[in-house]
Amino acid sequence: MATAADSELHVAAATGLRQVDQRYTAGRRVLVEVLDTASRPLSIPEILKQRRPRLPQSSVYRNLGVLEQAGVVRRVVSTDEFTRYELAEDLTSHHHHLVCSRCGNVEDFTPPPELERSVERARTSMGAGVGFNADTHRLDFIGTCRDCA
Amino acid sequence: MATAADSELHVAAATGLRQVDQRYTAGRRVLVEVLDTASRPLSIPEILKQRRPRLPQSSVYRNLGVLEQAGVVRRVVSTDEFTRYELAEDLTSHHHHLVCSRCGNVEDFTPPPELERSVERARTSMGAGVGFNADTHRLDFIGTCRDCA
DNA sequence: CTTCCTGCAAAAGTTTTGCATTAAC
DNA sequence: GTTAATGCAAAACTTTTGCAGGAAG
Repeated sequence: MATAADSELHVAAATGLRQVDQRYTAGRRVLVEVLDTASRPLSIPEILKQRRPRLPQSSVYRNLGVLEQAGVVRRVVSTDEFTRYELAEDLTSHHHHLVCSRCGNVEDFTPPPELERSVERARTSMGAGVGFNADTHRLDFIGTCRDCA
Repeated sequence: MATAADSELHVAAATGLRQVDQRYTAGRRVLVEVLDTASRPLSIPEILKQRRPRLPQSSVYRNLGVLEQAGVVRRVVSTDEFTRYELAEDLTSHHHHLVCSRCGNVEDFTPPPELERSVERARTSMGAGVGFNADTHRLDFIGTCRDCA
């Protein structure tokens, strides 16, 4: 939230966009700021409601797609029908999610480093024999959030 | 699959449905058989195309919902917009998924038992301090499938 | 028999697209 | 100045729902 950190964030976003020949426009900067402020992945309805007047729906959908291509944001799936987005781990830090199976809400969660090592060991030792090239992992805990308990 | 195993499957499905006061009708039996035949979670368009004449769309959506409530099937999320379903682990076995980030296809995958133990240890030791009651985990590897490579 | 399930069709909700205007470089 | 992004409105697509007829217990 410091000015320096914000600046870094925007430089990283601009760099990512430039690599796919895209401009870092005002609307895209707003999206990055909204996602940076949240401590969890946001659904698109949540993003639309965040600002008054509302962000234009088609631009939000289009720009999140562009930002995803640029590696600036990441799409997160939950248990409900809404697509959620968060800043990519290059711009934040590696973490996992607590997914509520009742309401679909998603919170960030950082597991113990020992667990990370186990998972990464399994990923890298997974031979090409399975016909699948694993780039990364997705480890979420599914349960009931505070509000739904 | 063997006749005996099929029979067990249908008994388990019928039992699950009875517990939520639902009937094991012909349409629901077809869904269980289709999912049992697949080696991976199927999207609803895939399920609809599976049989000729096509299964009625509204019944498929409704019955998958009922079967999910009954604990017979499980909803699986990928990276695309389609909801996928597979038989619940009570009726099959515990496993994880290889998710293709390009096409959204999902394959089953069973990781080494050591990894399972690490993940479960982390889940059960996650204190109630985080305000989240974790029932289970979701561990997927994300990458590129054979077809998209 | 009585209740619940089915299947068609139409509605609802989320996401995508066409196009004239505006902003970025 | 040229090219690409924007924002409105409408379309496309997945999923849900209403209702008359039919199957299950």
